[in-house]
Amino acid sequence: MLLLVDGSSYLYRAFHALPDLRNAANQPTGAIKGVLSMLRRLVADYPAANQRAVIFDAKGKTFRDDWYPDYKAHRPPMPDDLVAQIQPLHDAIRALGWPLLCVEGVEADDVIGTLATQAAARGEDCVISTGDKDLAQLVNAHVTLVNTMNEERLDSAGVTEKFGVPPVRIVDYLTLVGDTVDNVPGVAKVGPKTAVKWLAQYGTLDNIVAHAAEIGGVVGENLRKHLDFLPLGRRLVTVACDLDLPAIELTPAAPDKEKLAALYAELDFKAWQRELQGDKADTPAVVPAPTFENTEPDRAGYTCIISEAQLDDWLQRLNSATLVALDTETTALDQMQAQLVGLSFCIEPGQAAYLPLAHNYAGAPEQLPLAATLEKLRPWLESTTHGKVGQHLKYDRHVFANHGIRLAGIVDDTLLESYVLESDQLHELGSLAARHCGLKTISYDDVTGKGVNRISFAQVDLERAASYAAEDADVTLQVHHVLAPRLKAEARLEALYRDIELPVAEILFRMERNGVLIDSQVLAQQSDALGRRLMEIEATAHQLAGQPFNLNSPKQLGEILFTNLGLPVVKKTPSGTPSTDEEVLQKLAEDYPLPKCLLEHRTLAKLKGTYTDKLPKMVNPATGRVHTSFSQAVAVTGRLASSDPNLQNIPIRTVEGRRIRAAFVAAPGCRLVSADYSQIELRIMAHLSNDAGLLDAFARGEDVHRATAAEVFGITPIEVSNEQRRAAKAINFGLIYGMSAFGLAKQIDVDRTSAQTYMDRYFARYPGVARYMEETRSAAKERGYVETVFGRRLWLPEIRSSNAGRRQGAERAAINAPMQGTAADLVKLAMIAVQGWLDKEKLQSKLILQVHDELVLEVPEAELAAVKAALPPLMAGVAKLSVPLLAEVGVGANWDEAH
DNA sequence: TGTCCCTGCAA
DNA sequence: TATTGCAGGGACA
Repeated sequence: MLLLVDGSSYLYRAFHALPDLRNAANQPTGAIKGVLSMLRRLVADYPAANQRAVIFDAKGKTFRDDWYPDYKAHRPPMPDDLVAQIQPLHDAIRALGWPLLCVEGVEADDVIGTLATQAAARGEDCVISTGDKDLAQLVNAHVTLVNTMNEERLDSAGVTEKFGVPPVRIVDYLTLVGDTVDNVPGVAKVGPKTAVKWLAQYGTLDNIVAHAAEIGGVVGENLRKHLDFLPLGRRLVTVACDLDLPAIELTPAAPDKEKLAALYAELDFKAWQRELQGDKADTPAVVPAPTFENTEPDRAGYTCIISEAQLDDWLQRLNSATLVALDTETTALDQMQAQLVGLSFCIEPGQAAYLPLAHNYAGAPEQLPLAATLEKLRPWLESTTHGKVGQHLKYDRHVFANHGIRLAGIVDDTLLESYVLESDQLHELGSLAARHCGLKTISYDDVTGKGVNRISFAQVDLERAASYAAEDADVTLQVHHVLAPRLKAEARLEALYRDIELPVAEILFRMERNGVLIDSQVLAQQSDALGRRLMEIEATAHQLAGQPFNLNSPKQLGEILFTNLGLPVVKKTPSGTPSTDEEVLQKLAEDYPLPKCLLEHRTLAKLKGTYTDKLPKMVNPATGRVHTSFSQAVAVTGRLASSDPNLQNIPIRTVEGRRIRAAFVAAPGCRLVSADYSQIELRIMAHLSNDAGLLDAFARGEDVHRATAAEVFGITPIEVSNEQRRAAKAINFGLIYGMSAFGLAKQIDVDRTSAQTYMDRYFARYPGVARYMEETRSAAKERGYVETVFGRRLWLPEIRSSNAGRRQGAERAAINAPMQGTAADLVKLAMIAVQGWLDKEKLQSKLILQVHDELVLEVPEAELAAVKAALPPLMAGVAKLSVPLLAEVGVGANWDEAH
């Protein structure tokens, strides 16, 4: 098989389509890289091509210039940056072993035409790789075209489909339409449509000419005016297939590795250099830290899939690939509403495709049909054996689920890889690409705009969308190739990632999908009642203030309280304005009536605005339930976060608040079951510190706050008063947060000396805890990070800060993170254990919420007893610490009752 | 309209 | 001068 490459057409296209890459000497290299990438791609795609050549236009005039002085007259001179790339490109192509042809006096097209015709005459197949549509005239049973830029392949049928006329009529077609690039005029006002119509009606150009007199309208007139030029036009657009070429060696030679190495070094093509040296191209160095500005990815290998043939081709690639990077483009950010606009895939770095399915702007090119194409892809998408990697695939799972597809075979997720490796960094794909691959990517905002001007992805121009989307898949794979080896080198992090985070991601997807039922009517009634009460309070407050003002405005409120009424300023906000927060109002309420009013208003306004008004609006109309979104890579400690809406901060501490919690109800025939770990962070502190007293308290199953109070106040547990227990509880919690005596004093409202005394006594009674705190601080300083029982790591870049405030902040985080983080690990393990059990037992019960130390399930009555009995041992059994874990379970018709 | 500030809900 | 989060309303550019 003969493979002919139209080097000139690709050189131009690569020059204009690719970013302005430069080597260290600031010489342009983008077009070189583009053409070489394409040649590499072709070699891989056509292993059967035992003969091949790259053909370039030679310098100087050709026979067409003699025929027609205006030929290519309007073409601007070749840019200097392009000229500079020609010689090195030729050198590199030859070094790669490709035969390279430049024949003077003719064009590359003519050489290609002649070689293809000769091959066909020998009965040999020939593939012509070009970005130029003119060569469609060469296609026949033996000759096909491929456009490596967009992966389009054209045989005879393909040409007919694309142009509306078969290959043998392409010359006639081009003669009628003309070629503006080469400055060959066609018939005025005749474009593709008219040309195809005429050729369909009259068969050939000659026959059109014969019937020119009978064609009406302006175009008929134009045709008759143009009759004299047509023969010349035809000669100009006809590719010469009968050149008398000298004997040409078309068999590729072995690459000249020394020469290539020198060229790649000169051109700064680092990946190919490494490849030459025997490094595997797909396993980049562990730390590729970019030493200079990030560059754009090489987009020469990106394809836009718009034909069945391309789809089939890519489907075949997907099916034979071991790991494919997958990404979706959608209509919406809301994962439950989002509809597919397109898919992108990447099979190896640089080789990516975008499959547009629903771009619907005016004039959008025809795309493959969404439903049928998804059906075609379904087996691959739902296959567990075809591995996929993606960035935040939980979202894509939702998108596919919205179309009835169960995405499966998820083996890696770059978001989670990054999160496990360095939770304190940004994990958004653009940041990962820059940080780990030195790549500068197109941002979503650049493509769709932002704010009010944001357009739907379905409105994005296909070409732009393809660049963006293919790049996302490409970059995802490249980031994965950097992060995966880094994880692999850290066994504990790898285990955390594979055995905890990846399984949890799937469970979270299912929980989000399940959603939670709320009683909107009950909430509406509460909103009404709250609204009325707020009006009353507002009236009273205005009366007390002597004037109307906005109770929700800290600024106006400050004015009233501190300027008009002259109340004392208790504390200031970080920006220096007098604070009006709860603590301040509480204090002022001791002496003045207005602050009390404000406190009640604040509480009720918060409940109304954030919960009773808002939650009913969040009900998904399709499911009738509220579907939160759990973020798995936000909290630096390993905790989850919930948003849209946040269901991890539903009130519980006040009676009014609990009414809101009571509006979270079970579906008919079900009950809500809540299971939470008892004192989990304190138990972890006992485990980590190995403090004998604390371990003992938990081993005996004592009330740990009471036990602490007894120790601190030097009394027996029975003698502990409520007040003393409350103080001890504050100490216990404060320690988990790295609190100081100052903070404790404020918290339990004693003077600082007393607070210090309590803390001293605490550490005297629990010396293991004191030792642990100090060890944690110094280890953090030493290593720059702290870790959980399961090895989850939190980096603390500010632990050595010269700024005392920042440094102490990092120290507190260092104290807290192992406890909060280990708790997060345990609850994740519990989720995996519980969901695994539900699946194994084939139960209908569903996990619906996770609130840090609590799991909430919706359980059919019939399964109630089994679930209630199973949860505590499942949760307690996820790990063996030096203290027992205890999980408690509650059941109710609503979340409040279940507690 | 976007962003910051202050405030407050949860574990 | 107690950790981790999300989110509302106001103020302002």
